Amino acid sequence: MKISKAQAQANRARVVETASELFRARGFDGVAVADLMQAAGFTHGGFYNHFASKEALAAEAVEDAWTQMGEQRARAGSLAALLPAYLSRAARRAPGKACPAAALAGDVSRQPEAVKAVFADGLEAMIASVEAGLPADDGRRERAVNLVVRMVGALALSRAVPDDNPLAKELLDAPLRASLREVGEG
Amino acid sequence: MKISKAQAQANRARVVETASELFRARGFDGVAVADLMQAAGFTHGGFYNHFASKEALAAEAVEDAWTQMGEQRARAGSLAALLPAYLSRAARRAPGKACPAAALAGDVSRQPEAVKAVFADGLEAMIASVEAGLPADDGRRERAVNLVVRMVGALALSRAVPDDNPLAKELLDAPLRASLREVGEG
DNA sequence: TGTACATCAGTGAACGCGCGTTCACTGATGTAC
DNA sequence: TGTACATCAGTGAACGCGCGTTCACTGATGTAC
Repeated sequence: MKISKAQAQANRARVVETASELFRARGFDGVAVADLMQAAGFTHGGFYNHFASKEALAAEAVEDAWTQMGEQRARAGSLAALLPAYLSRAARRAPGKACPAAALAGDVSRQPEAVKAVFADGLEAMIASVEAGLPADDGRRERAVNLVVRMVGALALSRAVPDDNPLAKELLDAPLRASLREVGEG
Repeated sequence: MKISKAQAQANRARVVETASELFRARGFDGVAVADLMQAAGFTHGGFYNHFASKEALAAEAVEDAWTQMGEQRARAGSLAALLPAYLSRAARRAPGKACPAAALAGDVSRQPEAVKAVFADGLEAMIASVEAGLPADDGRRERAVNLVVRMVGALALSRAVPDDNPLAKELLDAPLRASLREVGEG
């Protein structure tokens, strides 16, 4: 049955949001189009009414994930408040709701240029946002880059080791302490 | 035809080494068993004479990649010599020959526990090795963890942005400068 | 040391399955008059 | 405003393909005597 234009647009957005979460949780190859559409509440056939291909969706999903990440930064308010949430056990456990960089950097590096471009835009926004949270001085941009690299690396590595390995905790805690030190003292 | 035991053992090792490189370059799902065997110089049917499954190979391949990484650390000699090679354009371009953590952290986080365990062992060895290269003091272990997190995060993120995006270079250069500063000044 | 036989690494066809994508169809929406 | 018709989002069966894995087979190796 046909659906109202507003409804169709909302449905499309729901598919993108679902993909954004599932891709982060399982990787691009870990999510079948049929799985995704079912998770969004549809049958799979309608997918191609909205997207040219699964690959085209990937770019939109990454963009959506970065938008969510930006909202999380805004909610946190300050860098000092963002850091403990970003490097938390909850973020480690729920990649689908956390940073797209930590979850998808490896996957994106093997995706087409279009996906990399969207990824880079979101990463640049995150760096700029972190920079804005640092006290102004000459090396602020470089410090922001290093801070983001540390946050992303820590979360990604922590997830790759077994839950019960002490490294899982250490890989979150040590970077968190170092980051808070840097933010607290400028 | 049957092959001598020594030859069979060498052939098996060749498959593992090939997998170690291909998995880093294309991800676990990006390498088909038939592709892998062909790249190693065999037909695909013999794969199961050596490995119980593709998944079982994954753990061995990760272990082999870490061994190679350890050899690279040994060749470099010092941390100050390792860093520019680790965070180089060459390493960015050739993930199959570089650090397994930077290439596979995301993939490993979605792999079975056995693969995560092997990954964690190699990562722990890398942290210990980096720690040994730092001047002894109270916070040395934590500084080593942060240094490794920064190295891995930088290389992984640099690969996920387009080649021609300034971030690709900045994500290697800023972490390299910060790391050298830390190593040089202890 | 020489011979007969069992072993088993490697071959390549075949299997079943899940995937991305296509397609004919449905029926409420949106539009032309 | 009411009516007749075209549109098109969503459905679900079907497609072709590539994948991991299995299997019967080959023939040099390794072993029993």
